[in-house]
Formats: sequence, C-alpha cells, structure tokens
Amino acid sequence: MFNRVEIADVLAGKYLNQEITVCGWVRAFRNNRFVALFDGSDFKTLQVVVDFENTDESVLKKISFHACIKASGKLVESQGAGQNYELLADSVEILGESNPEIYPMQPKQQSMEFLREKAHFRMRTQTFAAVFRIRHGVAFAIHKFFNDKGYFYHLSPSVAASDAEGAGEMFRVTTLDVNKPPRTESGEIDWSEDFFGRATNLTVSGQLEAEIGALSLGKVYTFGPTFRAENSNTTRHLAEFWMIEPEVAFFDIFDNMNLAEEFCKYLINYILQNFPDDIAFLDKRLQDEQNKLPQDQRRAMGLLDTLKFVVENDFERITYTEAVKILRDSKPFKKGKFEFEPSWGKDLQAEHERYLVEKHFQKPVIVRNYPKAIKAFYMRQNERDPDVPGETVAAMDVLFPGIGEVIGGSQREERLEKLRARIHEMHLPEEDLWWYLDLRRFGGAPHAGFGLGFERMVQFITGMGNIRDVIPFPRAPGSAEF
RNA sequence: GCCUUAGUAGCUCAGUCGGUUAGAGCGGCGGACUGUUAAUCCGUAGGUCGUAGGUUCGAGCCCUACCUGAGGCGCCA
Repeated sequence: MFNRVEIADVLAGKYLNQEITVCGWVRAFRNNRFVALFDGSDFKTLQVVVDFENTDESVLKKISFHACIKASGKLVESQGAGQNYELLADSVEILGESNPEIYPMQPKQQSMEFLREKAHFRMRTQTFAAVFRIRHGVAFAIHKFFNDKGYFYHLSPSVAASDAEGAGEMFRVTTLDVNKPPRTESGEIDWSEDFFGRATNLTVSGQLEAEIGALSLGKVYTFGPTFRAENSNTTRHLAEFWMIEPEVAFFDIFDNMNLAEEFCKYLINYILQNFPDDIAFLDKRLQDEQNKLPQDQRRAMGLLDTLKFVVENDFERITYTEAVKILRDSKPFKKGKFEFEPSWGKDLQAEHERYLVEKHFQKPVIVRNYPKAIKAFYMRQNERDPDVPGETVAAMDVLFPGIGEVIGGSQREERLEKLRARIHEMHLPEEDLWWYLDLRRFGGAPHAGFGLGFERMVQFITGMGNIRDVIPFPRAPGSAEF
C-alpha cells in the first residue's frame, strides 16, 4: 500500500500540517533541494523540499528530470513566493530513475515534431498533459450533455458491412490469407469465405446505424472511433478519429442547427469552467507561438478570447446560396485572390469557408441547404425554391475559425420513393441498404442528426495547430508507430 | 494523390561567393553555491553535415535520385 495522496488534493489545501506521502515525476530539481513534482492530477506541481544534508548522495543524484519518486514528510505553508504549500520531505525514495544522459526528453521547449516521435513520453510535458486532461473533459462533457437531455448512448459497430455512405476510402477487415486468398471461378477474391461471410471494413461513420436508434429510442448519440483510409496529409485529418453523431426523431434541419450550436457552446463552457489552469497555460503557449510569427499571419484573437467569444455570441446562420453571393461580392474574389471561383453548384473550398468565418462574420457560421448534387444520398431534398438556381438538400455544416468544418449534418430523407430514386441516381447498391430502406417502409419518421469530429473540437478548444497532437496515438498515412 | 519547404551535436538553430581545423544557445557531464521558481556561476565532452551517386583542384553549400519531417491543396469530421 502506497497510501499516497494526490497532488491536486494537496494543492487544494487538504493536508496542511499533516504527514503525507506523494508520488510523481520530477519536472525540476533546483539547488539540490527543491523538487517540482507532478503526478498528473493537477496542472501545477508540488514543491518538495529535500533535506539534502541528511539524504544519501546516491539518492540526490537520481532525482533527475522525469525520474519517478516517492516523498514523505510534513506539508507546510511555503516560505517561497511561488507556491502556497510545500512538502518538507524527511524521506525520498527513487521509484524509477531516468538517466539524463540517454533520456530524450529535456527540461526545455521541444518541437511538436520531435515530441510526436516520442509519443510514449510527450504526455509528461505540460502542454500534452493539459491537452489530454482537456480531451478527457470534452469526452465527459459530451456524455453529460446528452445524458442530461435524455439521449441514449448508442453503439454503432466498428466493423461495417455496408459501403453505402461513400464517406471515403475504407480499411478492409479480413482474416483471409493475403498471399493466397480464396478465389471465385471468375478469379475474384471470394469474400464469402471470409470471417464474416462477406467483405467487411472499418466503419467510416456510425450514422446509418444511429438512425436505427433514433427511430426506436427517439434520441440517441454515438461516440466512438471511425476510420478513413484517405491519403490525407493535413493538420486536421486522421485515419482514426472519434466522432459524435446525435440522431433525433421528429427533428428538422432547424432543430438540428439549434442542437449543434447548444452542444458546441456547452462543451467549451464545460472546459472553461473545469480546466481553467490548463486553458490558461495553453492560452499563454499559443500566444508565445504566435509572437514568433510575422504580424499578418497571427490569429486575430488569443485562445481564451476565442473560446469566450464563441460561447457568448450566436452562430451566424446562412444558406449556401447566400454564402456564394457573399463570396462573389467579396473583396478577395473581386481582386482575384481566391484560387477557386465560388460559384453556385460547386462545393465551398477551404479558402471560402475561412473567408466567411474569419473575415466576413468573424464568428462560427452554419451554412445550410447545399446543392443536392454535391451531398450524400440520405439528405432530405428541399422543395424547389424559385430564387435558388438549383435543387438543394437540408444539409448543414458548422464552420469554426482555424479548423474549418467541425460539424456536418442534415435532416434525413424519410420519404421512401425519394430516397430510392436518389440511391439509383448515385448508383449505390440498394440491396445493401435494405434495412435502411425498411426504416422508411415501417414506422418511418422525420429525423435529423449530425457528426462532430471529436479531435477537431479538442483541437479548437486547446488551440493546438496539428490534430495529431490532440490524440494520444495518432493514426495517419505512414504513421502507426505506437 | 499533388504542390512547396526542410534535414548540420541529445534538442533548437547559425554556417557569407564553393576555399584552411564546422559554430552558438539549451541539455548532458565535472565543480562552486545553497530558499530555489526555466535557479545562478565556472569548466568540459559531443558532429561520416538524412542516404547514395555526380560536378569540381576543392562540396555542409551546386546537380540528380531516394528516404524522412513539416506546411498548403484536394477528400472530409
């Protein structure tokens, strides 16, 4: 039994003038006397004062950067100015030494690229510890938000049979021998011989299965990993990422937008209230990083200000058609600054979204009613509007500064014949979607939902520039070391 | 997948026009100091300049290919 107490509780003042034991890792050892100790429970470190005159030289030598120690003694009010309490240690035990001559981590700023290669150690840094505490906080807040509103946590499978959504390239799941797979008479791989008796993949989205939940339990949400085998090399894509997909019966596109906005604000508020030290640190970190950039490349607002701004202001809501008009009337378009011409019928490019969010409105924007031709088959077709150049669907995207699309959603097509027609138009395999169509044949209901990229939200809240730095073990093209 | 860019000490970087023995800060190591807050001070050891070719009297620097990282675009969340 260690009977150790946690540093967060110690710093909260629970143990003043008591004999306690703490365990943790060394962040700094100053003057052969002062250990700054962290154990993960708090952003701040506990100052452990080592009685160096009565401590063995061999122990003192091993109190090195990120070594793990156990210290016992009396907790007192600190004589120094940097902290309220400190532990006067009368015994220090080395639990795990860390030879500084070969340990790659150093008590100094190290680059994100370097730390990414040391994924097994990077969580010991202040930045990553803060990011991953917040990641937990966001995950917890997601469940709390939906639970408190009467939603049910719904599990969509990670191994999926359907290729229907077409959300991206997929990872094949198979137990067949890749060197000599069974073949049909015509020479194709015989997937009926495979483990599941058919071809299977890692899921790209849990939405279609979530609709089953919504049309039974009313309000559900998924929260789990999804996989895309796209060769995407950007700061905001992962091959494995977590997605939250609420799906709600008797919801239209406007209910859906309201839910999305309330949800985003709730998550940010939760972190602001529960992780103020971590946010303050990340705010300063981002500021230091920004100061190294040339003036014109800096963010308009700091992290904390951005988060508060999002929470305190209504999201702007516009239609796709209005968005195109704004873009075509914009200065950058007229001056030929856009690489791609915004025109009705073409999808908005990253540069267009960035202009709308960061320049024109300077706040999160929800764009809805996109052209039918550029959106997925299951999105509900709108009535033809004479003021709009073409057919649209009840889709919506929530756009955030810096990271772009954080949410994509829609009201779903509940009308069987319209849905079947769309499936045929897009040459999708109707036979694979039999159960999805059944949901419209038997007890169908209007419903809507959206998908939120978990890591993108964590990226936004922490201000991290690369999405690979907000997931413990990022999966990306050519990268699965840990 | 496409475009751009980078690779020099453990880390972050400098290295002029192609010219002698490749530098700094931090970190490490040795010592001093001992109520420090990224402690401070003194000293010291670290490099096949990503890899393989090529041009040249001479290459860290120029050329070619490859590898790896980063950023942008596309795809999306």
